[in-house]
Amino acid sequence: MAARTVQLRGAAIEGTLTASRALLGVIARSLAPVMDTVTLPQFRVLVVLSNFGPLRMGEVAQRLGANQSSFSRFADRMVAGGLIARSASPGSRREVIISLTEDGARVYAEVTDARRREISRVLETLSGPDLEAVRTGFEIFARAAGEPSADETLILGI
Amino acid sequence: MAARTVQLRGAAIEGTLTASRALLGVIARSLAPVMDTVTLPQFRVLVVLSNFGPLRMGEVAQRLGANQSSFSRFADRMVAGGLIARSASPGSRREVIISLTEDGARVYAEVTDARRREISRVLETLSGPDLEAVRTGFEIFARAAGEPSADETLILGI
DNA sequence: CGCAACATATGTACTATAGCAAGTATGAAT
DNA sequence: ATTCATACTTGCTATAGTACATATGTTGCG
Repeated sequence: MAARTVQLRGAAIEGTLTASRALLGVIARSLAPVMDTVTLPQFRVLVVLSNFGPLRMGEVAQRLGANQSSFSRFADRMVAGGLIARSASPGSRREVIISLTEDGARVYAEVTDARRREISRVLETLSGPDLEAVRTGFEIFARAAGEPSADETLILGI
Repeated sequence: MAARTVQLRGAAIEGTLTASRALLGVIARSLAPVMDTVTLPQFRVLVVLSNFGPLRMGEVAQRLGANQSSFSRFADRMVAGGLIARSASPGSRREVIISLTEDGARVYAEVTDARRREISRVLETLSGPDLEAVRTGFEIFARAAGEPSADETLILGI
């Protein structure tokens, strides 16, 4: 490999690390306001239900890597908090479906909206060419990195 | 503002959101292996001590936004886990300094190294011009976003 | 010295998370 | 129909995190 490319790669890695810190700041700021309403593990459930729609208890437990019995009581708390609702499954009477309540959906939306707003606020300061550079760079990186699996992002609860 | 710039901004926001998800995947993957050794709150302490060096108990408690008395027992657990060590302050006998043990430093390094490796692995797949585009875009974004405050990134424990 | 301010630790208590074992109700299979 | 598997809940237990009030030791100051 050419020496120039190696150098470039080093600079790109450092730049990516710096940007990753900046993006973490964005994510953290968007998450902070709801952290007194939900815990991070609870937010994970909101993420799952937002992405996949209503699911069986066991299904969610599995996605979170949690014990079913643990999750049952975990769900109790979220139901008590008004974030999710249990309902009977139309298919089988032994299945219990959980879904977001309006409040739960609102909490999730609050975070994603805040994230979009935060990013927008940052990009607002940029000129046209800089904007274009950011868009291009991020798109290339995202394509190369690929979408993280649901399991992966859930590690952090986001 | 020109219509073209508005459009550009929208595309840049979406690109940034996608990249932020990709980066979250990177971060989550790098964090996962140590999550059976330390909890996320405990990892926050490792981050603080790595960034600032040995600190007084109260200093760390404050940075984490924790009650001093809570933090005392929290520290007990981390000492028991061999991640940090208490030591007498040279300046004052009522102060207690905590610092990373070798194990604690290793856990932190494991995560940051993994992060660097992950990013490097992604960038490896890119051609010279793409690399350059990524570096430029990320640098511009990072400069515009600014370094997140320590408090902010600690929300997520990172 | 004596007392206030400070730094940390302890007593106590509560919530969240989490797992194992056992129980209950339902569905499926022979 | 009886038996086995599935889906969920509950009893019990343990640990982590957190806070408030209080105790202990230390420092600085009048």
